[in-house]
Amino acid sequence: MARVQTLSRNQQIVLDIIEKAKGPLKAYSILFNVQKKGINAPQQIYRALDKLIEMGKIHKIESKNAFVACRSSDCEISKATAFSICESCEMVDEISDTKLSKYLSGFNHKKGMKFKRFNLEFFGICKKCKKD
Amino acid sequence: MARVQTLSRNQQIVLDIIEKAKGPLKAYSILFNVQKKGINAPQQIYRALDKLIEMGKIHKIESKNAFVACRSSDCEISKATAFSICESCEMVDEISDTKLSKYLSGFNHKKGMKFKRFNLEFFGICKKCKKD
DNA sequence: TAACAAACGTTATATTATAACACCATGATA
DNA sequence: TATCATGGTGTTATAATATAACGTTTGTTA
Ligand SMILES: [Zn+2]
Ligand SMILES: [Zn+2]
Ligand SMILES: [Zn+2]
Ligand SMILES: [Zn+2]
Repeated sequence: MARVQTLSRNQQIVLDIIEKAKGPLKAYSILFNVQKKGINAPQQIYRALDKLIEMGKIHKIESKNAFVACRSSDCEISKATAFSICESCEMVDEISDTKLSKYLSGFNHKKGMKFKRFNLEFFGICKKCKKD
Repeated sequence: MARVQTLSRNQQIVLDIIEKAKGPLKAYSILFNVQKKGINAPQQIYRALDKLIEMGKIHKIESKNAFVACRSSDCEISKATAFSICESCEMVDEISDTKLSKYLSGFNHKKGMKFKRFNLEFFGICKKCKKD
């Protein structure tokens, strides 16, 4: 039985900030934003981030060293993540496409390696930026 | 007409090291390995890495902040990269699968964004590590 | 040769992430 | 109850990754 995860104080603070943000947040920008709440050190941020990632509440955008809240439900606790990233405005959007997800989850390496997890990052210019 | 790219001295040194390596190399480990050749500063490494990436000679493994030589020819100058990564021994293998590449290159975001580039990283335990 | 671009070398600094240690609360267990 | 393991916290220090800024040199092209 999957028991409900309860968040610690710091985890909740960090998650709140990431969820409220319009785009990906960097660890140190999170830190600066929570100093008023008594969090003073990078360790406290990184510890919360690690746990939140484990829980699938947030994802790390590897190409940007930044973190976004999970808006999807089929990333299956971060085993299968895909994002679209605008190279102009830095917007990140979690892609939740069942076909894509199935295709990649079923993909097997020719050399016999069985995959447990993947992360896919697409880059381009978003609609909004194209207009400008 | 695509003219043949000729590498500068530093670019060649850095590429040689990456090509000879069995696995992904980190920027600072490259630096330590070329100090005998008169390269002393991170800038020199990062500049070479940037150019080599532009030329498609190497790729960055984003989840590891490490660099590998391109062993493929259909990654189309790093517009479409896919890797399999062993979470145990850190081995990285560039996946060159025409179907996968076509599927992802043709993938279009529901929200109308047109992708120019993608990077896909698969994680698992490689055959060799499974035996142990 | 003059002009330009690209690469170089160097110093300094910014950014991202982890190590290590002590403390406290909770809940299991002997 | 005592003790122990677990997980979270706070803190200081430091490691690892990456870029800014400056002037110089080299190679190409007009
Ligand atoms: Zn998600
Ligand atoms: Zn945009
Ligand atoms: Zn390649
Ligand atoms: Zn392995």
